[in-house]
Amino acid sequence: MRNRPAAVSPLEAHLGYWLRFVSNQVSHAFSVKLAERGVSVAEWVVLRHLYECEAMAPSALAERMGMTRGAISKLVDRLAGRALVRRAISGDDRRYQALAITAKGRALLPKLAALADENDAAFFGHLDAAEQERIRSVMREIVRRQGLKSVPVD
Amino acid sequence: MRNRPAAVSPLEAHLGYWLRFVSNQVSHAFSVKLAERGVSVAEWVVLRHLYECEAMAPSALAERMGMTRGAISKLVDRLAGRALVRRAISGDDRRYQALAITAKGRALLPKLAALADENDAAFFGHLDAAEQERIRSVMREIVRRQGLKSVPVD
DNA sequence: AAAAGATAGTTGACGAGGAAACTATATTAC
DNA sequence: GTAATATAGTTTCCTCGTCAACTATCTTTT
Repeated sequence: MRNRPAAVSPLEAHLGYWLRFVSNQVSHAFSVKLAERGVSVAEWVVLRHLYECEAMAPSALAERMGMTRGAISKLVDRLAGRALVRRAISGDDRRYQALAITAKGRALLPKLAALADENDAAFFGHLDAAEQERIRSVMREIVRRQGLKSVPVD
Repeated sequence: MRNRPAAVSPLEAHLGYWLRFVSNQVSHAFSVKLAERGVSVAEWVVLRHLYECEAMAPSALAERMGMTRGAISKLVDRLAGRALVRRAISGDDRRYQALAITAKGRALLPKLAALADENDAAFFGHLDAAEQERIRSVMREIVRRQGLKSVPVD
């Protein structure tokens, strides 16, 4: 037990390895599809989040998306530059911003959503509903256990 | 069916969303651990691949890792700069390189492998072996279906 | 109420990786 | 055998995200 070379588990033994690999492929394929519409994956996620709520603070978005505030700031710059998102200063505390999706952004979103559905189906469509749900719940559980803040408040 | 707003599926409905999210967290946590040893996740993967084979061409590595040749080139620069990896020109076709891990790299690797095991356990350790294997096989199947070249030739 | 501290957002330097042009070598066509 | 093409690796430029310093605003302390 002492003189054998340390047993090094294979890369493929790690779920993290597989997750990273598949996730990268999925995201990359998605980014190619989104590029037709001139949108990045991160931009899609921002728009999708704002699509549902009246308004949201950049910090909250950062937490939800697992990104830094700096990244969100630049992301919102781009989106605001293309009039897909609007910044407003909330009245009571002037440090806060209230981000909201614009009508233009709202109009674009269903098209992006269709691409998202399509992309997900291309990679995971062959799995039956139960299998998909199992994976989803495993992922949700991991997020919960790690105390990551991003879980939607559902 | 015409006048209702388009039904936009929620972000969390997409497995791609969950995979990206969890994978990012796992990789980030791992990168923090690896940073103690001054190594990045991509560098770890290179070292791990080279640990097992006599020698490997950068292109092959690129395919396996799902990265571009350019990225591998830079990655190998860094690793070679730290004497963890060695470049050699193969004799018969002088375009090819034969990458190999050095003794120093080989000595470092088990320590990195321990961090990898530890990190994977932190995120997935609560899943029983069957569940882990199910996810692994789903991922492997996706890779196979997409014709991604990275699957080890096992 | 003034000073100290906390919090929201922004900015700039940096690093990693992709795309595509580039260099060097090898192979194929004629 | 030489021109055209293919292939391996490198390099340049670009984008995106992090980190840490910075500004502005609000809160707490005293």
